[in-house]
Amino acid sequence: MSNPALKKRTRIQVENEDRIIAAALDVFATNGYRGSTVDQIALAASMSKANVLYYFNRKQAIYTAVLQRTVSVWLDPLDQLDPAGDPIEEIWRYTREKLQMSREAPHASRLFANEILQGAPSITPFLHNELKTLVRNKCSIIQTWIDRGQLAPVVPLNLVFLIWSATQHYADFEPQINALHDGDEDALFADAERTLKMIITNGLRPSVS
Amino acid sequence: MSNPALKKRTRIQVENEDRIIAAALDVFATNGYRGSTVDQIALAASMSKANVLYYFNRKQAIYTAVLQRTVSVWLDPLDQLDPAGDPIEEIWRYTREKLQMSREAPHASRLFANEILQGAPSITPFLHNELKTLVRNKCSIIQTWIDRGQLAPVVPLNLVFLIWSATQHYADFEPQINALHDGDEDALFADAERTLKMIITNGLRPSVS
DNA sequence: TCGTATCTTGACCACTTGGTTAAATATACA
DNA sequence: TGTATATTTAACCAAGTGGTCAAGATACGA
Repeated sequence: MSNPALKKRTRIQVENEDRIIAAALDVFATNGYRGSTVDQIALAASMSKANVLYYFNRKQAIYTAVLQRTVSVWLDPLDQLDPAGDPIEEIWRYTREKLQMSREAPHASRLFANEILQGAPSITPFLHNELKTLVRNKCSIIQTWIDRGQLAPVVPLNLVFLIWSATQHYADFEPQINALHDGDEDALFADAERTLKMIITNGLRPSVS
Repeated sequence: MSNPALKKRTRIQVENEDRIIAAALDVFATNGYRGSTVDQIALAASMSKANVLYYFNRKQAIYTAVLQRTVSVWLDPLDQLDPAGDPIEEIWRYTREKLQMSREAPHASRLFANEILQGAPSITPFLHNELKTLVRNKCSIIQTWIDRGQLAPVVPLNLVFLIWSATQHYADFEPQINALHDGDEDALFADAERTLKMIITNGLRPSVS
């Protein structure tokens, strides 16, 4: 009684599904779910619409697959926050990593932003389960640091929000940022890193008592 | 030779256009441009689709009107940054005001977020003109403060990005925030304010030299 | 009160889009 | 090599959507 879902997958199947998902990430990230058409995805994947729908019966199935795959990548260096490390260093390391991710995977960031903006119709369970558990754990680490006086008395969850927003902003609001920033991308991210580092590391340093 | 655009507008005209724009703000903010239908807007405004299109010939015209009107409200307490005031207080006041706006006008925030995420198709001129000028001016005020040693040496533009992102996040990512936060809205924003205040005011304090 | 200009909407149209189907073609493998 | 299976796509369909139109309803100044 083997699971039919486990039936072995053809070489071509794997290749094409990958191609479709990669194409769909681009398309969904820039147009949102409703703004994207199967035709666009097919075009981006260089195959016919009918063929795309041969691999994923419905548009929604493509979207879910993309989201699924992206989530698993995105699931956050937050994980690696080390309770034994130096608090400010740990948080700064995490922040820098998120900034890096925004730069290297802006599509993924925008995919999420779109999904959440539209009310998180497909990702709510993930938010309430995996993510909530992860965040709760990490917040209690941060709280411990605060209780020990190693960190300014912020509210951990809101600190996490600050880090997420400040870093993802560089992916999600790219057109605005490009309109206002004059230098090249390297300079932009160097400035971002410098500014975030200054504010976060200074901002989190506990006042001497 | 009176401008035909100035032809006086009926009471009903004004009322209905307002109703449509208010309804459209809701609809566009939660569904994005392509995700919204004229029918939805009509329903939200309690009139027929044909009537909506009697006042705004095209869907795009409704969108532009909404964006226009919202921009003019949004155009930012950044304006009021007082070069003569205490730098950290000024910046904190601005931050708090933005946070307040996110709470009170989340639809406006989401409308912009959607527009920028989709590549800012309708708002690019505004970004490059009014907004760029405003931001450039205010950044030079901040730079002056830094040069005088009243503020930690951050990059002004990136500080602005930090403030925008950290505050708008509470409107734009509401479903995620609700999933992760347990208390009520009052508590959430109180925590947000406390955390932002701590990090921004501490983070911007220049180190004694 | 009347007549005109404004307002309102049901019916309709053209086009887009998600999805189906049947038939042709390529692939794998005994 | 032959055949079953997997892949590909042109053609098609139904629903949804932006937008039009003509005809009736309503408001309002003279």
